[in-house]
Amino acid sequence: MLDPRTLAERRDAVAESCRRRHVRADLDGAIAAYERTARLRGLVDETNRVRNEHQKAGNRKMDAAEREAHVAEGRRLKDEVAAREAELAAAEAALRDAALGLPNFIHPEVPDGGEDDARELHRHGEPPQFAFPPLDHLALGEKHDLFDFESGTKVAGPKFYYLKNEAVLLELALVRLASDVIRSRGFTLYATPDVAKPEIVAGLGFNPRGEETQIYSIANADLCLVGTAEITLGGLFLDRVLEEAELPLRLGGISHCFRTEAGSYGRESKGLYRVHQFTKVEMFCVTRPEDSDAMHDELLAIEEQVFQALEVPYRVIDIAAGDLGAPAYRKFDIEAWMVGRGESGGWGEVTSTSNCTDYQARRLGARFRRTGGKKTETVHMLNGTAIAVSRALVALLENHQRADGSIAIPKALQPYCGFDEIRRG
RNA sequence: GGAGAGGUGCCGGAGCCUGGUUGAACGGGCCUGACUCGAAAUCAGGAGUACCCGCAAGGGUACCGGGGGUUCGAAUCCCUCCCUCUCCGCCA
Repeated sequence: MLDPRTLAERRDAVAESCRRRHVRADLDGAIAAYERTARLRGLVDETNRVRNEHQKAGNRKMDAAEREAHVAEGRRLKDEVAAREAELAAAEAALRDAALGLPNFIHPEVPDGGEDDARELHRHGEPPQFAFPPLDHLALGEKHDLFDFESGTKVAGPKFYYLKNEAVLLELALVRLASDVIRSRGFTLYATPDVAKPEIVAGLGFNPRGEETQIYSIANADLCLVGTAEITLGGLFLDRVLEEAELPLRLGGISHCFRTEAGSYGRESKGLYRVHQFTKVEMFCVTRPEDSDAMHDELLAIEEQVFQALEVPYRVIDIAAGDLGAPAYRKFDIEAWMVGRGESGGWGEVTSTSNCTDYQARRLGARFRRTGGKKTETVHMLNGTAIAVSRALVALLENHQRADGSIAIPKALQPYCGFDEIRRG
């Protein structure tokens, strides 16, 4: 959520953000709603002041007639306050709705356009040249008995799966590798709940309900399955005031991630690439406003470090304005080479890191106080993928397959999984 | 799941029976000043959060787990929800 108080003075920037994101929002309605709430707030305060004075005056002996008049006036003031408060509550609700419709600002370097207009920042490694027809991860998985999609569908439904054999150990190894990398970078590790209350989910800018929601709700409890540990890590800061000296905070969260993938049918969705559940190690950072851009670079560098350790070729892209989620000020994705994508291989998203500036933090009430200062300021929040197991697995298997059908395990991963190749028979 | 006890400011802890001058005693911690070469101890002050008005000084409003009710007036009375603790049962 943007700061409603500064909407009017930053009107142009907000309008620009809406235009570039192709978001239709009633900006002037939001500005008007803010002015209306501010006015009504003053009115309620003033009415309360009068009422309080009247109440204080009632604390003394009075004769019957005087008491009766006093009580009558007290009732009248009470009704007046109630009426104005109701008006204020309605105005505040309208303001909240209007404000929630407004997306975050956009970093000046974010490219224009939509999904296909991301700017490629750089590449690492080259797509492998196979001297044999390479298999996609589904075929490799079948060959080596690594997945069971059929049973996943039977037991839990489509887009659920079982990992088997080496794939299970690879999941554990990937989680462990990523955990070690971020721990060495100063992150505090958390294993978080896999569920969260709807208001927390919403506070992070995810829509917990409705047709388009990516979020599963639990039928007999007021809870959602988390789509990412960003939700549970961010929830840690609900209504918190941090000290400047504590910042920046670097948290790493291991969780399962659940996504309905509503509306994604027909998209590239073979095998493990787009599934309803996967395991992820997520990075989450809280910074002073002036530090968030640098932290964003740091998160990207860590993501690259992980994929370099996995010896997977990748490229880094700067997501275009029209493809940015509402909370994101800027977003970098790493896309790894995947031979199974398209006709002859293609880039597939494996990590994503966003600088959400104060957009999530304001809604959560996450603030900090400068050393020696008195006022609180809203912190900045960022998130990034240390490892998303399902997609990393796709990239890993497809890039490291060998002519004899076996799959090599990159050196950095071997100590974690305990084998240096996958080979059957 | 059963029984009981609680949720008050940075912390501890009064107040609730007997509603008003209690934004909240008292103690600890914290900050400022005095004393000191410094420190400790002592003494004197000051510190909540949010929003609104104001250049500022300052002023106003709300908040004693959340929501609702009674009352001219609620931290105090009533209802409801949530949470914590202790004991019992159950279980990985």
